[in-house]
Amino acid sequence: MKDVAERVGVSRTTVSFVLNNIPNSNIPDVTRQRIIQAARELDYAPNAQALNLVKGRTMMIALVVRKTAHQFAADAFLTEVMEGVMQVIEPHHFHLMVHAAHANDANNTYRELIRMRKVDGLLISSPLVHDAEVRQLHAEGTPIVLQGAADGNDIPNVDVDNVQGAYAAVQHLLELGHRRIGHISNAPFSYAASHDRLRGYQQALAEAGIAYDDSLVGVGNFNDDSGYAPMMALLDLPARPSAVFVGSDTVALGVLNAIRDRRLRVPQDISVIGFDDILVGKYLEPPLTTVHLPAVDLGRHAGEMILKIIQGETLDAMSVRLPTHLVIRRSTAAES
Amino acid sequence: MKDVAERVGVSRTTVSFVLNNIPNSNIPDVTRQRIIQAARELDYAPNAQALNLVKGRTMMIALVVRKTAHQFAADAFLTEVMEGVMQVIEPHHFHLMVHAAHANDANNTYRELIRMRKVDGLLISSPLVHDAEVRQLHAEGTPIVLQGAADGNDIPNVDVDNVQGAYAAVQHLLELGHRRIGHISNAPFSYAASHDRLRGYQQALAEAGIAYDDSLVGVGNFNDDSGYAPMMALLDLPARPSAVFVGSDTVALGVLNAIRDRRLRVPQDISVIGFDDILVGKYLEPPLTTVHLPAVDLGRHAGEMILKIIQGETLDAMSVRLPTHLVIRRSTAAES
DNA sequence: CTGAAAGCGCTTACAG
DNA sequence: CTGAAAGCGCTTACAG
Repeated sequence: MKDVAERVGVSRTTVSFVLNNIPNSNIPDVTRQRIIQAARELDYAPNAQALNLVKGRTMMIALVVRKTAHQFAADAFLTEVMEGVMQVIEPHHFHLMVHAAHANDANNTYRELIRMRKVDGLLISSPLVHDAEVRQLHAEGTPIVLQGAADGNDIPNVDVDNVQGAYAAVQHLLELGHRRIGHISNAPFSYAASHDRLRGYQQALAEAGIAYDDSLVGVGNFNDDSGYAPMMALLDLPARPSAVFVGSDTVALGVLNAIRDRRLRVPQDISVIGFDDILVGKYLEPPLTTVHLPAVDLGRHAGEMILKIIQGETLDAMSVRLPTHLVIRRSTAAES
Repeated sequence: MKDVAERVGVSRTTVSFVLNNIPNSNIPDVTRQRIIQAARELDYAPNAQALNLVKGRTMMIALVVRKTAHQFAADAFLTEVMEGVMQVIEPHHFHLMVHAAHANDANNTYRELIRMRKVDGLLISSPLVHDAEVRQLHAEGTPIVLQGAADGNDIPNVDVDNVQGAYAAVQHLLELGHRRIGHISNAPFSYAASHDRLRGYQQALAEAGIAYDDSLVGVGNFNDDSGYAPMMALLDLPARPSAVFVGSDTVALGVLNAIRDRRLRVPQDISVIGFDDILVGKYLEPPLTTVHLPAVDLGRHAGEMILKIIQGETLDAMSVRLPTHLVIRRSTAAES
């Protein structure tokens, strides 16, 4: 910038004014043109770090993913969420940082991101139901949006309507005549999504007048293998369920394996419905019935919200719930 | 920092010295302790933007992904690569920015990242075989590592050994007795990986004394649907192949669909081998034989290389090729 | 219309 | 042993 000022023979102030198009700066068109010309010739680009320092912002938003390395790598939707976030923030000249804060992260590495002013805001993926650290950060005024709901709605959050999605899944099973319906969660119930999907399951059963039975519920843990053991447990029950609602398609993979290993057929012997609608669901045999999760939209909404918060605008709603819809394929059938 | 200096009654210089543990600064332990104490009490954290400005670096590395939004979202390995990169850069206090530079991106948005000093280096994913822009950036001294090889090895790059992987896949088919072997690429041949996998295919055929036949080769385009049409074309041939090597498991999904729609059986009527070893491969029916791609390792190596380049160290090798290995499942069988 | 000056929050020779 | 001062590359009142 000093270079272009010298080249044109004006002060850096003037250069700053024309390059930033400051209104009311009353710079004659000739000077203006000469400056623009010189900037082009010198291939001038403003130094973002200097700008950030003076403006007191970073133009960065962190997507913090609270999972173990393995879970992180296996997350089929992360790229979709990222894509959605980028679609909305990049036009506003914000960039996306990805940060893996592993669940047992005692050092609160994402708090450092804020303290050291490396980012302007936090998008937190898959928060636990109760998360003191996040709550604290929010109380301190940190721009935060939760992707995946926490309990309570005092922190801005966006998620699919997990209760409703699970409800619809179980409803589908009920309509097919199933009465004995198992559930295997996508993750421990300390995770908000798992918690809510369980509630949807319970709600549908309750409305159908079916008593909730603890022994019909198993706990998955994000990855494909984690569905195997809990499904085996269900199959070992004296009266095994005729259908099972699995809280994640990925976990359903292990569930299907367990069923196959027991030489049972889907859907003839047991109906299976998943959640998420991963890409390959339709290529499974049989193609998996599931609940579609609009991941790109989730990212887009989260991006819009964090942008508003950072820019000091007020949010239309603290809590955004995106609709899911049932994708009926061939892993579910009428109870026989 | 000013606050802690005032609180202790020393200059900011002194504070800076002790907080940064500058050697030979000869600060008495008492002062040192008082400063550390004050910093803790005031919850002091250095402002990264100011640091960056004075140090002339950003502590950010961009992963630029050159794909369309849809391809980006469907990339099963991106999270694994990211995980690997983060594993190695975060201990060095670098962070990962993700940037989607869509293939038709005329504005060279990733060049801006460097010009404006938003990042210290670029990790470029899936580069085209010839990429003038990347070449230019490298010539200008920008730290760059290609993940997915470009032609020539003058730009640091890390990739799996695509030629070897494809060769092994086709070799497997040849050993099963197949002579008429088709190939459907993972992407247009302007992409380095596709180009190399084609070469491995050709090489294996050549060594087996089988003439290369253009009509047996189709072009995929990253996503699952893209395998369908080219496979249909192969099946419509007067003499259809008895086996097909597909350059990507995701593309193989469409290929399998085409085969199913023609009422042919895998592997009895036609053997299929993929590439990548996506999570769900083993859950397909039949489980997909494929070539395993060590994605986390890829990210780890790329991270190590870019770190060295940024820190001015010399690279052990300009070009790193990670081994793949065959994962034999049940989609391939002896030619009948 | 345009520039000198202060300031953003740090580091780092240099001087004492 | 410690501090005053310059500097990183910008912006922005303020003065003329």
